[in-house]
Amino acid sequence: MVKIKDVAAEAGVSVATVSRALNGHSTVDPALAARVTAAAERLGYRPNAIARGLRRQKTDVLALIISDVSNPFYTAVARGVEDVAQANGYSVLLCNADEDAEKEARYLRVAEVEQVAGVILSPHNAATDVSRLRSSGVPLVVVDRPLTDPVDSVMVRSIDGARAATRHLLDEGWLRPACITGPADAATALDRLAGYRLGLADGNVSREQFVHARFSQEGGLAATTELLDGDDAPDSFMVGNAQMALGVIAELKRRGIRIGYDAGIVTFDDAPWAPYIDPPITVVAQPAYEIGTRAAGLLLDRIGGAERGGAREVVLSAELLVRESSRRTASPHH
Amino acid sequence: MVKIKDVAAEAGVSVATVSRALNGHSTVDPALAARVTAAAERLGYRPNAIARGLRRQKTDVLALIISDVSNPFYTAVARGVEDVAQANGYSVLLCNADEDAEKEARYLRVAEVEQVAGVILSPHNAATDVSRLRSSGVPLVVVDRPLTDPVDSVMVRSIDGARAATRHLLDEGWLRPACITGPADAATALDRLAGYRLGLADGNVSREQFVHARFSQEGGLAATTELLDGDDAPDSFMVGNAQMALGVIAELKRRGIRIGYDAGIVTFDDAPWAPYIDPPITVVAQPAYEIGTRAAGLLLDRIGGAERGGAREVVLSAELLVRESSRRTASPHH
DNA sequence: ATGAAAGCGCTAACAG
DNA sequence: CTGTTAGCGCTTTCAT
Repeated sequence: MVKIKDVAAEAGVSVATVSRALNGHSTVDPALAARVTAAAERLGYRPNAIARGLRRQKTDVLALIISDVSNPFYTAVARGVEDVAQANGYSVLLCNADEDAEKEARYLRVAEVEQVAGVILSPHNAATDVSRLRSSGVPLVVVDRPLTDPVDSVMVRSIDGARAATRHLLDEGWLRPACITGPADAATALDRLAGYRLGLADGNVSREQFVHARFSQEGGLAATTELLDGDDAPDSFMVGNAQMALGVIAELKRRGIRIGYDAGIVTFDDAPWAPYIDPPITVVAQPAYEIGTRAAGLLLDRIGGAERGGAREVVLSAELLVRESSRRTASPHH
Repeated sequence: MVKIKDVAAEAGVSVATVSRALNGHSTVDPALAARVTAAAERLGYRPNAIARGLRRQKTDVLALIISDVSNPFYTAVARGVEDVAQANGYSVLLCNADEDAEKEARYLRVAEVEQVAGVILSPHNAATDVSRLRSSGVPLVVVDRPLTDPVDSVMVRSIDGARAATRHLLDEGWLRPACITGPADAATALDRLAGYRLGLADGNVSREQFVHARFSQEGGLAATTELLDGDDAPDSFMVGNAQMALGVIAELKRRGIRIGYDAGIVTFDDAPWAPYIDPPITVVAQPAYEIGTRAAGLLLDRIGGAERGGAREVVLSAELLVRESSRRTASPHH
């Protein structure tokens, strides 16, 4: 390994000068700086990020801990984070907590011991313990799901989205919409349920019906089965996320229930496949990429030393994208 | 920050003993070890991974550089890597090269300067430069796509999969299968094309037709348009990956061409949505999760000091999963 | 079995 | 503007 000392020898200067030159500390004679750069180049020198991190007590990496890598929503968030991090000279360590509180805790610990410059987290639930991280002074911003602790966050107005989606179902003439949402301890799941209720109220319908399930295909499928096998089967569904929706669709198709004709569906998240399903799926699209860029912005800001002021919260809007799956007037597709 | 020195003071021993005790270096008196553990616990001590990394000249993190986070194939690989890494005490830094040679180079550099214990890479193309990494002695294993340099790898027999898929199309009675594959500089794209040709030969058909496109929805869509607008339009498609397939499907639907009736489709990768599209999509499923676990295994092995022997290569098989989209006998779905 | 002490490669005072 | 030097927190000889 070629180290700063070697470069110093090669360039005929001191290690301090090499460090300064390589870090662009203006106070270096241009001629010397050039000599140093050349020497470093010649030797194939690469600064040792570990040593630098130890000395500076911080690294140039951000940790992004997401709930589920296979959820397109989160990968879109990740893209947003990555793009702005990259642009500001940070790398991002992407961690997949996998909707598992234990894995999440482990990554939080890793973030702490690796002395990352900051972390962006979509908490498993509001009770996620970030106290250690905070007491270590690591800047944190949460996305998608809130924490009980006050902390910078970027959220989306899920409630409004769910409400609009439910109202839309009613407007299309569906009479018995049900809500399939996430686990009862997930704030987003609760928000979506709350929005569903509001939408029902808007349409003056008092019949409500919902089930909590895991945010996965299997969860959506099981919920659908449960609902359809009950004695007051719904005629339409407001679904909590795209993966669940896949399960709902699977079960509906299995039973020969024609979407957009016999049953209506609206789901959260505009997954890449949503427009190509037959019929195309109506969705509540969340601005995932922007969530990422905004979160990274907030974080960089804190890292840059914005101590003053309490927790900042940015709230983005979701948008209802009407396609065919929610139409009652759609011609049958099977 | 509470450091090892504080723990030493608290426990009334030397820092060396604390270090040894905390790292389980057997040569410590059990009683003392217990006292140290208790003290560390009481103080809320967390080892500083940076300092340890500097001293030991390596960290406990693995870098996994994938071509595209939004491709379900790679996220499945990531899961596999993560599971075995985790089980062995390593964290994994997931990096998204985004099919961009420059981003890939940047992450390779990051992996080097951060002194990761090893890297798993799906190279953008065979020319990807890993010489620096290798000369730094960082263990490397490549997945999915080969490198010209000899290096540990885990690949899948794409050719056989593509061949079987093409033959299957022919067997179903399709007469003019086309191949939509990835960029001409991607080995996987070439393999899939080669397999397609072999499949054609198996069926004694000489007419071949293929187009290279980006491994994305847009790529698939553009390729389909080009093919369909040509004067010898194909009646079926062997598609290079799931994201492209989404584009193909979109374009077919837009034109009112009924899949499984007017046209056949087989695509690489069993994306979660593939069975739920109407009609369900026939796929060549790659053992993505296993690719990840095997790659991590190879890597851990090297990290553990398996210097001897040249590059090891594990080759896995892909499996044709026949569903409806490739059937010619399927009843129309629209 | 335990402690003292020497660094790992780098940056940031502090001098000059 | 440049050089000398003291650590960052930890692991690991080398003594004891």
